[in-house]
Formats: sequence, structure tokens, C-alpha cells
Amino acid sequence: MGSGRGRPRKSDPGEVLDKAMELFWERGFEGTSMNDLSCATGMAKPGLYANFGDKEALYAKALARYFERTAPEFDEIFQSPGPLKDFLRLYLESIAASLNRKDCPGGCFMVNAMVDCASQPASLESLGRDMHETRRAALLKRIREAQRGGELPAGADPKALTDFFSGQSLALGVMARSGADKKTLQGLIDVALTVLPEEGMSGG
Amino acid sequence: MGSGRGRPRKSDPGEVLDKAMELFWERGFEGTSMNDLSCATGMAKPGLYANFGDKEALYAKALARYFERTAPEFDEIFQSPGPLKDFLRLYLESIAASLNRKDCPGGCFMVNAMVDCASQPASLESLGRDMHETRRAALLKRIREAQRGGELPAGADPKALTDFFSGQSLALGVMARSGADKKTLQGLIDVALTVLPEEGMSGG
DNA sequence: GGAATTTAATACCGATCGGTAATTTATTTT
DNA sequence: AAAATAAATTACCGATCGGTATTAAATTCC
Repeated sequence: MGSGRGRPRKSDPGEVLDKAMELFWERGFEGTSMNDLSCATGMAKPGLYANFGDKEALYAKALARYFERTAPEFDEIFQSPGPLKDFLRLYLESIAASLNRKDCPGGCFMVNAMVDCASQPASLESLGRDMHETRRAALLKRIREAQRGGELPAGADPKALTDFFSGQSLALGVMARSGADKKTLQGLIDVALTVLPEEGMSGG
Repeated sequence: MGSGRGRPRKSDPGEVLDKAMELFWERGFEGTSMNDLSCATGMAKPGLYANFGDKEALYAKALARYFERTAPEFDEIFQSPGPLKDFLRLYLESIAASLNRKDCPGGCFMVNAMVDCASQPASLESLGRDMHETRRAALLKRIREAQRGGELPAGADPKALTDFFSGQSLALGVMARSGADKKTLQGLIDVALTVLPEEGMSGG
């Protein structure tokens, strides 16, 4: 009846990875022990090692899962056809919204992974950085398109704008992790968007 | 000849605390062991406990020392008499400069302490938050004064502006920790400052 | 010089860490 | 039913953690 030959699995590895993601997200790499993970997921320690490798590999897979889970909403926003300012508002507000959800235990997992480099192997630090860089690259592409389309002054610096808005997502992540409420995040977003020219004034 | 009666000290507690500050700053709370601290400072473990209390107390004192060390430059900037925009440029650029100094091991210690809450006692997390809040309060005061002085439109929201610029310091801290170069930080600052009206145009 | 005192240095404590070997249980195949 | 296989379970490993008891060394007061 089962799929394989031996004893049937007690826990679904996918659900285990989801739970591991939540724990690492909330408590970080050093703050989460393999015993914690075993208790929270219901999968005994040898099972964790057999299914995911060592702690570092499990963390990497959990972080990758976070990236994949947030990717669809991210991609949808990036393919929205409206003007740049609407897109950036949508982008930052979706980040702020995700940071205040009940099932979001502590800020942005990627930001945490970038800053938590204090107490985690270097490979994991660069992993978080690479993921952030991926999103930053998509942002730069979108901003360059907007400039070609006349939405930005010819003198504007797309890379600087990209670093700026990419930086806003970092600021939101830190503020959310330190307990900022939704209104505070929204205030930052509203101010940040004023660096762009008013909509409709395409030519300068 | 000495100051007390017993065996003379081998290490100056002040210098020990400085070294401990650097280590905690670079590696975080969990990432720094008492053995590490003992080796790096030259003070044996029992000496550390006798002089500073347990690990949590030592970290708190190291973080407080960081705050005190950065306070003079901070205060000087806040008392500069120029227009708001010059002040904010000076403020953010001094943060960026401090983050790229050779003796700055990893971003901003306060920001790290706020985000590292994953793997450190809750009291230390709120300690970093309180320090950040202190600076934010000074920022708010300065921005309100500027608004009263007509440097900002009457409709501007000082609290939102404060959260925004306070957030920029967080973004700078994370970017610096993840390896951003000086040019990138400067680009973010230049863009961020454009949220303010042009200098000299005081009335609306 | 000897008692008192303050520090340094060593060794050690129980607990927990990441990781694994050995065994037991449950299922499929022959 | 017996062999084979895969997973769960238990117990355990050496290393390191934060923290401390104990002993040795260096100084000052009498």
C-alpha cells in the first residue's frame, strides 16, 4: 500500500522542512538546536540528518524554501504593468504586510540571515546575501525599464535608486523584527516614495 | 607603590572592556564565548566574572560602551547650527563613514544587537532597541525644530520623517555588515536626502 | 620576616551542543 | 512464514558551553 518497502514514514519531509524554516526564521542558526528541531517537527534527529544532511544544509534548505515561498507574490508584483511608483509602493507594502502577518515570527528571514552572520557559517551568510542580490537585480531591471520609458529623468541614477529601495526592504525587515507596528512601516514607505517624481509628469 | 594592597592587576579593565566590545560587535552574543573573550583580552575567565559579572552583563556593558563612544560625534552633529538637510547629510554620512572604518569589524553594533535577538537574551535585545530609540528621539526633536523654523512644509509629518531617516541608519548598518562599499552607501544617502525640499526654498 | 589581601592561573563542574552507532519496529517482497 | 528493507527510537560520543571552586603568586601592612 505504501510507496516503498520499509517502515512507513511518520512525518512528511515537506512539513518537517516548513516547521524547520519557522524555527530558524524565529530563532536564527545558533539559537535553534537540532534537539529543538527534532521536538518541533516530530522527526527524530537521525531522521533529520538522513533527510536533510547536517545542520548547515538543513538551514540552507529552509532559507531556500522561504525564498521560493515568497517568490510567486514577488514575481506577480514585478510583472504588474503600472507605472514605476505604483509598482514600488506595491513592492514595499507587500513586504511590510508580510512582516506583520501572524505566521511571520520575526522580520524577514533573508534579512535576518544577512545580519546574523555573527553566529553562523560564512556559507550561510553569503547564501542570504545572494538571495537578496537576486531581488535587487530584478529591481534594477525594472527601474531601468522605467527610465527607458521616460518615467524617470534622464539624469537619474538607476543603480543608486535600486540600492535605495533595496535598502528600504532591509530597513523594514529590521524595524519589523524590533517590534515596529504597521503604521510606522507605512510611514517610512510613504516618505521613501517621495524620492520619485510625481506620477504623470513623464517629461522634464 | 600600587594602588591597593594585593597582587597588581595584569590587565586594565577598561582595555579589557574595549576588546570585549570589539569581539561581541564582530561575532555577536552567541558567537562569542567566554573563552574567546578570555584569550582575546588576556584576562582569565574568573577575572572577567569578578570584574563584569556574567556574560549577559559583560555584553550589556560592552554595548553601553559602544553607545558612549559614538555619542560625542553624534552630539556634535546634532548641535551643528546649519539647515536640516545639511544636518541629515552629515548625520547619515558620519554613520556610513564609521561603518567603513578599519576598526569597525561588522556594521553597527546597535543594529546588530537589535537584529541578533534570535540568539541572545531578551533583555539585550531591548537594550539595543532602547539605545536606537534614544537616537531616534533626538532626531525627532531636531526635525520638529526645523519644521517650526519653516524648513519643512507645514503639512510634513515629523514622525514619519523621523522613522524614515532612522530607518536609513538601519539600512546602512545592514548593508555595511553584508559588505557594501562606500559608494553604495553614499548613493543611498544621496537618494534618501531628496525626500526633503530643496534648501533655500523655505516658504511654500 | 610574617600575616593579610588581592589578583592570576589551573582545573574542574553539569549541561548542552552537533552528530552517530546500534537496535527496534513496521512494512514489502519472495 | 522468512528474508529484506527502510524508518523510528534509544542511547551515546567527544567537544564546547557558561560558570566556579581551588590553589598559586604577588603585593602591602604590621
